[in-house]
Amino acid sequence: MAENTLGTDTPVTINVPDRPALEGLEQKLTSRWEETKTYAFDENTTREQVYSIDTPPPTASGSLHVGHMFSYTQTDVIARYKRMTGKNVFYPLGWDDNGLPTERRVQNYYGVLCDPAIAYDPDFKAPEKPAKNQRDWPRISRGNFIELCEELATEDEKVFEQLFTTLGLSVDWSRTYRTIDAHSRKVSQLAFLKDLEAGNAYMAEAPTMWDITFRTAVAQAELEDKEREGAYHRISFHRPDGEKVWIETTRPELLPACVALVAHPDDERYQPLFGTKVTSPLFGVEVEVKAHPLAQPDKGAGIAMVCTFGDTTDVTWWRELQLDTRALIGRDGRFAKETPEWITSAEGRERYERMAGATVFSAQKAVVEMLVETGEMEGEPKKIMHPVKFYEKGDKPLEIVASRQWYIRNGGRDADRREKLIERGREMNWHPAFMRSRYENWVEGLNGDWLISRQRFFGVPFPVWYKLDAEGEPDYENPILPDAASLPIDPASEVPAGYTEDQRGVAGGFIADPDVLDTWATSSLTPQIATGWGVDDDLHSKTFPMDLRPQGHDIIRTWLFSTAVRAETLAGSVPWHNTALSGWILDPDRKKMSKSKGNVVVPNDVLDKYGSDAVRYWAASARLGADTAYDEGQMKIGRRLAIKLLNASKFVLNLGAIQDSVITSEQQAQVVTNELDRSVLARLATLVEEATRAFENYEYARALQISETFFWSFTDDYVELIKDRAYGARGEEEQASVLAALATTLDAMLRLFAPFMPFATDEVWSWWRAGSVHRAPWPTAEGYSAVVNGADAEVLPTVGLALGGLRKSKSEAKVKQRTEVKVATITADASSIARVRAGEADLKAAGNVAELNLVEGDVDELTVSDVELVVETEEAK
RNA sequence: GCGCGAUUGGCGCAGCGGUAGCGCGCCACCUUGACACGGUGGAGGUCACUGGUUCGAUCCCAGUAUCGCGCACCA
Repeated sequence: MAENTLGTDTPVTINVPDRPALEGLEQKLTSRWEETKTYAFDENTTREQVYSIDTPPPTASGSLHVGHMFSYTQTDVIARYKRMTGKNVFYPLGWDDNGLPTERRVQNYYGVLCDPAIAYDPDFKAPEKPAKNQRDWPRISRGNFIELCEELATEDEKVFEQLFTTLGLSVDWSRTYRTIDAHSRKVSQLAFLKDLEAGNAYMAEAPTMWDITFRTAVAQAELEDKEREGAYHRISFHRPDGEKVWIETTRPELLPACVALVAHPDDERYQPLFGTKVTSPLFGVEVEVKAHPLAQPDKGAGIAMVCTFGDTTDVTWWRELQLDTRALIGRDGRFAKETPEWITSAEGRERYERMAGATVFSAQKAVVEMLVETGEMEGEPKKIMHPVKFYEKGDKPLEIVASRQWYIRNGGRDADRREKLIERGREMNWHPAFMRSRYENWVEGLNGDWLISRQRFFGVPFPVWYKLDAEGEPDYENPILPDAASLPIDPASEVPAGYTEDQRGVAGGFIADPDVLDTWATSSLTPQIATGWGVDDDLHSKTFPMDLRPQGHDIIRTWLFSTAVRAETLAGSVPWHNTALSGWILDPDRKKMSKSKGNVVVPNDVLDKYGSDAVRYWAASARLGADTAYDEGQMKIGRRLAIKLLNASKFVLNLGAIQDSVITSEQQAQVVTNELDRSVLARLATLVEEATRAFENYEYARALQISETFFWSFTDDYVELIKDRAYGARGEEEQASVLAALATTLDAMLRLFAPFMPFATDEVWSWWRAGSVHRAPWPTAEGYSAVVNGADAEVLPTVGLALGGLRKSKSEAKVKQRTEVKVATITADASSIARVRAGEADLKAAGNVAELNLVEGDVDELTVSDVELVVETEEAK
């Protein structure tokens, strides 16, 4: 197209308010956008036209945070840009209401407990008020619990949606999902069944990281190290000849669970012992001394006690050395009540009874007391600080418990898949690029497959039953699976084909898998959920793999990685082509802002105070991946810019700068003849080119910054220079030239700023254009090619420099800027003088200069000198 | 231990081989007919440090320091 990128709308009635203001724009425009479906996705489309966004589903039960405004705005800016470049933007939003936070919130809000064993009650009504005592809370079925969750989430979501629309997110609100709704459950279960069928999901009995508070297994990605005080206890094992073997341990309570001692194969101190047996202190259990390269000679005594299971290294040794299993800590975090059969001596059994049923803490106390009694511990325990593994939401150290769990192959035990996933990571464009190394670090450090089963009640249940044999034992090898068409199902209340409800739990009958899928196992499917995988093949094929995944860098190892895993197993592709990592909001002390620190700012207050465009300006000023201090100062600047945009637009439009928006660059070239005017358009063309390039690289902050810089020079210099001419002081042709340049520039500025400040720009747009700026095309440099051809972009800044010199003289003389200059001299090199000459008439008008001497000289800088001011004296007045 | 990022005027940040930029704050001035929710001008930095490459380094390379983050280890 040879047009000037001004869109295809004919001018509408000019209607510029006398006193434009930001106040009220949010409400006015959001309802207009909703009425006209400005941001609706058009299903009648091709894949090439679509730009699809895998928006992070916020935890609806969580609190609103300025961080939400920050990262969601950054995505929205990109979405708006893409829409203006002609993309059919697929921009849905989900709500994450699947998982522990929602479970706890629903429990406490209604005063109910979920019990999957209970049948669904269609007449259930939640208690009006939660009973005071948790023991009195009614137990309800999973189905009823999910309904309550949806009910409550609906309320929570309204608050979020209100915030997000006020903020101006151009989300297609007709396309929302919840991670616990029937559609998401269906996709989640279907994906699980597909993964199971393809061998990507499997069940295994294995040592598992276990949170004793939540009574559930947790995955590697949910672990967090915390520094905790511990103590080395120096304890002696006994050789057959009576010699002592000293070991050091931080967990003496695990002595009865000891299965071996391990030292490094090259450690000469212990080489003679390898293969021999020693007996444990207190309990007199025989264990073998083994060699393994993971044992560190310089750590502790150089020889370690292996227990089932004290830490992950124990698990490695246990597996690789094929040691016995003598697990004692149960799912409640207590030692087994029964004295284990491997402790045979009467003394040993007696001693175990002193710790049977005890918590880890009490058991340790008991063991230490006994060791002191028997003299098998040397000296006092040596206190140390050491990292201990915690569930990220838990406050007690994790234990390792053997249990039957579901896993998904994620490369943790499979080098080929690991390689494949790293390769997929390299197929994605990371913004910023360096974030990819975090992904690779994580993938390379995986130490096992992804544990997806959770021993919770609320969540997406595994769509699996097991046959019970004649003894009532479940057959885990041959699970009964539902038909895909029946999904979603709840196996706890639904019956597999060919069975009846009265066979549940009965020998020869069946049982349901009791577990639910980890919340990440569903969240990892947001691209599939959002694009209608398995439900709407047409939509899916036009939107997947998605174009963009925005998210925080703190959940690369969880959300980003798990999504990559599922796309690989289910589609054999990347889930998206671009991933944009937002930074964190830091408080002014440069700590991550969080609720617990009590430094949280309420988003709605901020929006009220500064306006949405201003808040967006703050968010969009930060690059992707950059942690950013919460700074209301930046919002003030954004507000100032938005107001300036309104006022400058009002001025330009009131001058009559309102050319037809379908005028071509060629036609414009006929009109815009003044060199200063051509100069500003030449600069505009460069700006458009650079801003577009920045956006294409996801550097929206740069696009904003250069647009802003241009805009201020436009208002401060150009607009000031041309006022006289624009009023017609130098004839119609000169006036026509400047008015066309003004209209063109204003039109472009509105488009350039539209992604950042959707309210102010669309408001101005409505004063003189039809439709919404958000559906107007993004400007292109080609749109200005003819009018800019041969123009000298340096005229404006050079004349601006001269104007600055005149202003400085007046400022230093402490007189009004309007003060008349009788005469002034401008000295500069030949080309600069030529440029000043091109704008001389405007310069004289703007500086109120009667006579200007332009002097060519061999100088580096343009200078303004010999300024003679006409100073009004009191008498003259 | 491995890896990533940051270090630029009081503060917040750009920039990136060719004589240091922006905004806030500060100082002085100006109610000029788009805007006082404004305008004009000004002061303020040996670009963390040490080497190297180069005609030339804030920018490239190597190393050091400090801060932040990720991963791993964790007897």
